[in-house]
Amino acid sequence: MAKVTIKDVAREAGVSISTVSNALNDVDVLNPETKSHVLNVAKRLNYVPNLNGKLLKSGKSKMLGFFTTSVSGPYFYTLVETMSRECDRHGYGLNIFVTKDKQVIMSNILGGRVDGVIIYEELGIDDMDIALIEKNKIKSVFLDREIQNETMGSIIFDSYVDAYEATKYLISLGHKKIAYISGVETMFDSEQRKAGYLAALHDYGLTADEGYILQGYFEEEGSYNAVKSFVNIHSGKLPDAFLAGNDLSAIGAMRALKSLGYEIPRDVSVVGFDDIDIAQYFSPPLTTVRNQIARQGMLVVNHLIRMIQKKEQGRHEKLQGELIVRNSSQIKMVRD
Amino acid sequence: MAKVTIKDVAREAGVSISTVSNALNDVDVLNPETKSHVLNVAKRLNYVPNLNGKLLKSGKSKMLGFFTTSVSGPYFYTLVETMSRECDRHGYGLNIFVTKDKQVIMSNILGGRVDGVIIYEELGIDDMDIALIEKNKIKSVFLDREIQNETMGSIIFDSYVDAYEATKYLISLGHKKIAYISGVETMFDSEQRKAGYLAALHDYGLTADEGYILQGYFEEEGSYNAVKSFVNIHSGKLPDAFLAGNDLSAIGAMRALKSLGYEIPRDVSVVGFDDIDIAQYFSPPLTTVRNQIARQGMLVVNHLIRMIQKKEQGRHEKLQGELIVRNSSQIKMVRD
DNA sequence: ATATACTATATAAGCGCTTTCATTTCAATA
DNA sequence: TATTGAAATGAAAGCGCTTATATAGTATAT
Repeated sequence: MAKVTIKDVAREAGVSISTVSNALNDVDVLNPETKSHVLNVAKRLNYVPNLNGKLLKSGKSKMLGFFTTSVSGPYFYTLVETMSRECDRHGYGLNIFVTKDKQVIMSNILGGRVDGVIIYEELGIDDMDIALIEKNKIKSVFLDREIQNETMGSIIFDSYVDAYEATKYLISLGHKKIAYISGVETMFDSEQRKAGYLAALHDYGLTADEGYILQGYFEEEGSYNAVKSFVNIHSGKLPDAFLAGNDLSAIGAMRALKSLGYEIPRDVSVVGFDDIDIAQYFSPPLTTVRNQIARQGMLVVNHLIRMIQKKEQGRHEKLQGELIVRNSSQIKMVRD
Repeated sequence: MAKVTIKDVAREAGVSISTVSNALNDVDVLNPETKSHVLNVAKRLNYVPNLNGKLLKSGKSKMLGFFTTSVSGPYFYTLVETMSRECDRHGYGLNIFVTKDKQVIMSNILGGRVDGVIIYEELGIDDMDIALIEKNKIKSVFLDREIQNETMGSIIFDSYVDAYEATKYLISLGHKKIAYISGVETMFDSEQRKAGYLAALHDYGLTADEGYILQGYFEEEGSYNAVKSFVNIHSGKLPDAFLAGNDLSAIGAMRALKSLGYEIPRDVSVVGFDDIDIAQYFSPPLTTVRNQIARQGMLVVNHLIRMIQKKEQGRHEKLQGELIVRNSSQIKMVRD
């Protein structure tokens, strides 16, 4: 049995294809009887419209595209869940494209398969691509960079301020020697957090020591190794606190410290970023900065849909994080 | 500036649109000079083919669709990563549709937007839908159910055997009273694991006690509560071991046990399923069954692409898990 | 010189759908 | 009775592309 098209339905129902189309799309010009008859026939034949034909003509897919190189990591959990729920709520579908192939990305963004695009792409998409997206009038919102552009939007985290606040918190506990465990330099968030950390140190009159910035690659293992070798190099002399660029790093750091016989937070405070699931169940439960991921997901979809439907222009929002104080940090103990 | 189409390129290059099409699609009939000239013009105009037009005509999208209600949870990490890498390798794109809306799902499966579909859908898609997918000759592979059907494939985990083996392992350590922490009854894996657990008990002459099956909802918190109230009901009398339906449950169980003052594995063994990231870093590191998720992702894509390209028929594969023995389980201590 | 076979390119049909506009029907009004 | 207009439906164009077929131009064989 071949695929049933609108023609088949028309023939079977004894009407023209435009009547079928009108019936299916709820265009209110038909005799109610005709309409329900057509709908019955369509159902009986198990007719499902071909989306390509539909889209080619109408240009409206009721689909949002999310372009990303990965959906791994705790961040995407919440983000994708919220976005898809929010899409559902507005009668849109969410279409995720996971690839690093810029060809594929651009061809799907510009190829007219979706009504609007959400882009999370640390690498790859450059200014020329962005110009091209803009020129094609594709509605778009970015999740990982600020766009200085009226036709596109961005909803990002204020990692700089968050790190500033977290550092300030550690300082307020009396810590003076604070180390930062960073990711790689191409990571926007890692760099923003480092900058915020440095700014806070500076503002509160503490000296920033280059040697206190460790390279943990935002991974458990990487951070574990970094901390171990740090302690080694400094012959056992610990900083007062570690500010880890993300929770995985914090967890790796704590594992290293525990394995070296230190107790947290008695001997050293540790603060992470992200508040991943496991953070609260860890021992000790981790003090960390929680991003408003769900809010980001909600906002990005709402914003994009408004841009599509109401021709609203691109807005740029920065979401503040919230410091969740648990047991991996405490007031500096004065030892004698 | 309006969207540039194949016509614009043709006009600008002074050739017909079929020549443009042939140049772009690398059809080897053109004079190399003509071809490169056309390609240059296309590039200069920033031409990107409209995928709907292309697809409508050709019927080939070089895209695979993955339909799921969620991408949350550690399982999807690996699965999606592997699938997308594997797609890339074969020149296909991966298109994830996250929704619970059956209308959306079916219309995208049957609407001709993708060349083949991968379906993970615990609920929603019923036998009628499956029949419809089959009738439309859509190539499909299922990840969460067995299909008894030659035109469709399935790559699933052998949860039954895995649980059987894990239970056998616990029995071999001398444990006799073994509790199972289950998810809800609609979860295929949870039920399969329960069945395997019960079968092993039976085969080794142990009695299965209805009261030893706890309801943890496959979540940390749920399992924590279930274990707490279990211990409460049994007035402190612990089983020899807990077999948790997944790692989150195992972690919740361990938290409950620790909070009640028990030590693991001295007082009770705990075994989980899935080997999530954190399992190895937990304290104590968790004994668990590792599924071949990456292998599943690889197989499903390869299989689907072979079905599409080589008209291969649907295969049905069951993937065996691997028991990873860590420190949350040990030989039964005989107390006096 | 004519027929034949290639080679390179253009023409045109049509994929499945929406949508504009024309047509038909029929009741209401002048 | 003729005119008008509203309501319901159909005809047809065309979205952007691929592809089968036609055509023209050139080289080779007879």
